[in-house]
Order: sequence, then structure tokens, then C-alpha cells
Amino acid sequence: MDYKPTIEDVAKLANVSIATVSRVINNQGGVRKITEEKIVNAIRELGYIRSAVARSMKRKETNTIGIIVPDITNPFFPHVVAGIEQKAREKGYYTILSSTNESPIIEEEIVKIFIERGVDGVIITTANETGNHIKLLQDQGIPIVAVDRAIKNFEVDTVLVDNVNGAYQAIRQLILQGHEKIGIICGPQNTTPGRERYIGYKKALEEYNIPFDSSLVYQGDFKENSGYKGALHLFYSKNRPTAIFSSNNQMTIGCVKALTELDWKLGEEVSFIGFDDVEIATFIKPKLSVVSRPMTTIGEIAFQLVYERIHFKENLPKREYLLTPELKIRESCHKI
Amino acid sequence: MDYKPTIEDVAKLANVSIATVSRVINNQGGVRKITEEKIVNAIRELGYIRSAVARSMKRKETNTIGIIVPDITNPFFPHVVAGIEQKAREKGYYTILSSTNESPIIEEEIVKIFIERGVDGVIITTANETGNHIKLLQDQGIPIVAVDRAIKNFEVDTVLVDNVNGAYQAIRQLILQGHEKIGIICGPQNTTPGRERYIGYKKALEEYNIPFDSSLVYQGDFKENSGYKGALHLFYSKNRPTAIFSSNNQMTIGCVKALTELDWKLGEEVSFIGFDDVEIATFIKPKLSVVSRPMTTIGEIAFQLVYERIHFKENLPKREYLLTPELKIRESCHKI
DNA sequence: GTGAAAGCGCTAACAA
DNA sequence: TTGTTAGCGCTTTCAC
Repeated sequence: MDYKPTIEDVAKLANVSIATVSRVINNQGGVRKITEEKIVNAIRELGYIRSAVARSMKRKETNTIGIIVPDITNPFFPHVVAGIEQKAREKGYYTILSSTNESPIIEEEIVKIFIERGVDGVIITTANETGNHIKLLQDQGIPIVAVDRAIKNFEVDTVLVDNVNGAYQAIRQLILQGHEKIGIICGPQNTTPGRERYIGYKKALEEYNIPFDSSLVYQGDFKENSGYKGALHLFYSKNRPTAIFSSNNQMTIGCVKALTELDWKLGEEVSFIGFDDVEIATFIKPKLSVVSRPMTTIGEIAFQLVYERIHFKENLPKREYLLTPELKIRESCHKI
Repeated sequence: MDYKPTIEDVAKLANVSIATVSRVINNQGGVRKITEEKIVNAIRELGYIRSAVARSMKRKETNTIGIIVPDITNPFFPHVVAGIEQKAREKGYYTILSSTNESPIIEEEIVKIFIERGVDGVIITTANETGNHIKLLQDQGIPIVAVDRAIKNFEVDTVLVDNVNGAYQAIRQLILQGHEKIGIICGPQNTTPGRERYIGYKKALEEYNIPFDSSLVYQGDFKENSGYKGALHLFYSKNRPTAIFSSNNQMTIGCVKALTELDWKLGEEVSFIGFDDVEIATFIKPKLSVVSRPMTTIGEIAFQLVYERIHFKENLPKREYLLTPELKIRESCHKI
């Protein structure tokens, strides 16, 4: 075949005008039953599928939500995306997904492409919190929802997790178990999660009057390898910690790998809590304690927010969701 | 602002015709330098971004590749997607990604949506190998590449992994180490990978004259939970195996969890090899031996195939890539 | 209930 | 080197 029938082909075959065909494909009613049947038959016979491109052209909407994530291979994001997609499909929306690989440059490119394509809204975990590319979207009146990382200088709806609180809970737990030398593997300090988790760490220390020791702080980048290096750093620190807090899932992986190689006994010689649950948490020995976030829910809320913003643009205040993460205590942290 | 400037706005501001503007945004040359500058300035001033919708309408191509995966939360797919995206971006293509959750119904829906949206090609890991929905795509002349799972009844380019061989290698390894009672946790037998890995299993047994015992075969569904149940099943089997082969990554996770709970000593009482590498493989103790696939490469090849098919439709034979997986022997399998 | 026709923003053929 | 113009396939008034 290799030929895409158009609304006109259908109209001809059914012996009606294209306007009438349009009415039936859009369920607008006001068409006689017999006419409708003729049309439906013609559609089936031709295998007609209406062109979303032409439709978008006319309607000025694409029913598409653009999703921008920094790293699609970080399992956190596929779970969030699954939540978005689920809700989107229910409302007749579709998604374009792109991964920036944490590059602000790629991110800006993607934003432009999304605008070109006329997305109706954007859900973004930005790699560039102060980025001016957000302005591009706002200038076009495209609703934006920031997920997981806030966006500075612009008013956008956000759904975040209370990182400070999550990290705080984790560190407090460790302190209550008697730890005083607690190491942290930080995320990049130019991202909200990276910064906030570090703040939670310091807050807990302060509150319990534990002296802060900068040699117990390792600057990571949220990638696995920096977790690995962080563990090494802490192990060889003059003031070797009795507990470690890792700021995200990928670094947790790297960190645990290092512990194994160093033969630094997890749960015995060193307690551990990581931010974000990881697949392996419950089946390595000892089971990992983690700060866990409702990933799918985050996605669902994010979609809900863009959706509302698309449909009731004008009279909506800025909305900020702050979900509270849950500390799941398992076996990797012990009384000292 | 909230107003999208069009090519006409640019033309007016620059005092030229829209045709000339079109020439410069498409780098077609044949425009005087001064004119071009005027136009470029106008574009910048207005913040003009050309509409891909209108462009697609005219050109009959969207520069979009649709990707359909059965389960986006299975880490295998994000890695494949990353490979596709990488290559796609290089060639000026973009991707729409949807997950079917293994549902043939959702899959058919997605196919229709993709056609509506005029994707130039589709890369699919189908949940329905015999599905007739593929015909829809073919009727429209949309190139299809099947990844990881073959498609029956239709001629499409495919990039598969030699599952038979991969499983065979794994089982042979186990046999050479002296195992005779080898359990398998199978994938769904209505998917190529599920079937083929089972075939590889049987082939190795046969070749080495190990009697086949159906009580050592557990039918899973590629989800974590069935790996868990599979391990339980094998543990309580009258003919308890000394080695287990798991047919995919998610089931491997479930399986290892069960082993831990059963206190069935991995690597000592029971050897283990899983299909597909998993994050945790190298940092649980003992490290997991796995059959590993080049995920990103698979994605890259898949894109290459659609791309070629889009551009040289006519004179291209059906291409079938069969990548050989690699057996990575680590610590979870031991001489008996 | 139905049809005619305008027009969405762009590309490309043709003219100048 | 530049401009005019005919559509691409659809939705949506406005007539009838």
C-alpha cells in the first residue's frame, strides 16, 4: 500500500463532505445515523487514521508533553516517567522523552526542539537550575513543571521531595545509634537535591552538637563512580567514619562496591544509609537502610500539574508540592 | 508574551518574503549576505522558532522515531533507549517513547497513536509477536525495527541477541563444573527470548547427556516476583538442583532475594548464572556470573537500521543482526 | 444535518 | 537573488 488515506478519500468514498467526516471522527454529534455508518465503513475500508500533524496545525495543540530528564539510566527517572505516562494516557496525552546526560547545552537544545514540536507542556528535571532556557518556554506560554530539582529565577510549578528532611532523618538515626563520625558522599552542590541533602546532614549534626569535620565530606557527582571514590576517600581519611550517608542511588551502588573491595564490613565496622531506594537494597547482606521516595506518585502529580496548567492557565497560583520521603531502616545501620 | 511568532512575522520585520526566510532557516544558501543578516536579526529579535508541525505537514516527515518497549522500569530498556537517542540526535531525529507494560492492547493503541503522529519509523520490542498491528505500520510504509524480540508473519529488520547461544554457554559452564541438576527459571514461552533461552538450556543438557527433569523447570514471566517464586519452587523440589539459571535480570533479582531468605548459600550450596547483567551483580557476595548483552550497542544498531530504511526504503533486503552475548564468569558458580 | 470554504505555518516549484 | 503561490490534511465558521 504505502499510501496514507486522507479525510478527503474517506469523504469521497462515503459520498459526503469532509466536514461531515470530521464531525464523526471527533464525535461531535449532529450527524444522521445512516450517514455516520457510511463514514465509519469508509474509514474502516480505507484503514484511515487521522493525521495528528494536520490536526495540531489547525488546533494549535499537540496533546504532547515533553519530558526532560538528566539521566535515563538512573532508575529513579523511568519510575517517575511511568507515573507520568500512565496519567497522561488516561487524559489522551502523549509524551516525548529526552535525556540530557546532565548537560545544560543538550538541555537547551532539547527545549528548543520541544518548542519546535509544539509540546503543550514540559516536565523537567533540569541540569541547569539557573538556566535561561526556561524563559524560552515561558515566552511561548508553555506550562512547565519542575520535578526533583527546583528552577531558580522563574515561577514554575514544582514537585519536590523534602530532601533536607530526608537526609536529616537519616543522619539523626545514625546519631541516635551512637555514631559521631558520620561521612557523607555529596551530590553536586549546584543541584537542589545535592545541596539540600547536604544541608540536612549538617542540620542534624548541629542539632545534636556533633562537631563538623570537613574531611568527612566527599564531593560526588551523583554518578556511580564518585560513590566508589567517596568510600575510598572516607576509608583512608585520618578520621575514619563509623557511618556513611550517600546522597543518591547511583553513588550508593558505587559506595557499596568499594566497601566490599575494601573489606570494610557493612553494618559492622561501618553503618550506612543511602538516599533513594535501590533494587539491591533488600537483598544484599545486610539489607540497606535507605531514604525512599514515592517515584511513581511524583510522576503522577507532575502530570496532574501540567495538565491543570494547560487547561486553566490564567487563574492558577504557583503550586509547590513537597513530598516527605520515608526512612526505611533495614540492617545496614547499627548501634555503635 | 505568550505569542508564537511565525515565519510571516519574521518576513515582515526583515522586509523580505517568507520564501527567503525559509531559505535561511533551512540553510539552503542562495541568499545575499546582507539579506541573511537582516533575517537572522529579525529571528533573534522576535525569538522565532519554526514550527515543526507546519514543516512536517508540508514535508511529510516528522523526523521522529517511535520507540515501544514492554517495560520501561526494566533497566535493559533505558540503556537501549540511550543508545537509540544518542545516534538519533546525531542525525537530527527525535524519539517518542512509550511503554506497553507487556499489554498487547496498549501496544496496538500506541501503534495507532504513532501512526497518527506520523512517525518516520518505529523501533519496537513487542509484547505480541504475532500481532496484526504491525500490518498497520507496514500499510503506511513506516519502517519497523524489531529489537530483542522477533516479529512473526512480517518481514522486518531485527536486532536480536543470540539467546540460544547465551543460555547454552551458561549451562555448559555449569555442566563443565560438574553440575547435573540444573534448574531454570524460564521467561514467558510466547516471547522469543523466553523460548530461546529455554532452548539453549535444553540443548546444552542434551549435548552433554544430562537427563532432562521437568521438575527443574519453573515457568516465570520475566518479572521479579516470578524469580522469587521460581527459587522457592526449586528449593522445595524433590530433586533440589545444585545450580540455577535465571532467564532475565528482573527474575535474577527475585531469585537472589529468595536464596537469601531461604539461606540457600549462593555459590556454595547452589551455583547461579543469570541472563542479563544487573547492577548488583558485582557487589553482592559472591559476585554474580551473568550472560551479558551490549545494550547501548543494540540501540545504536537499531537506530541505524531504521535510519537506513527511512532513506533507502526501496532497495534494502531484510537485515537481521544477531549479537552474541558474553558469558561473564564471576563468583556465583563453582565446581561441585 | 450537511456542505463550502477559509486558513493554520510552512516548503518548494516556478517566475521574475 | 528574491518573490508569488499552491498546497499539505485538517477543523471550524457560516450558509443552506
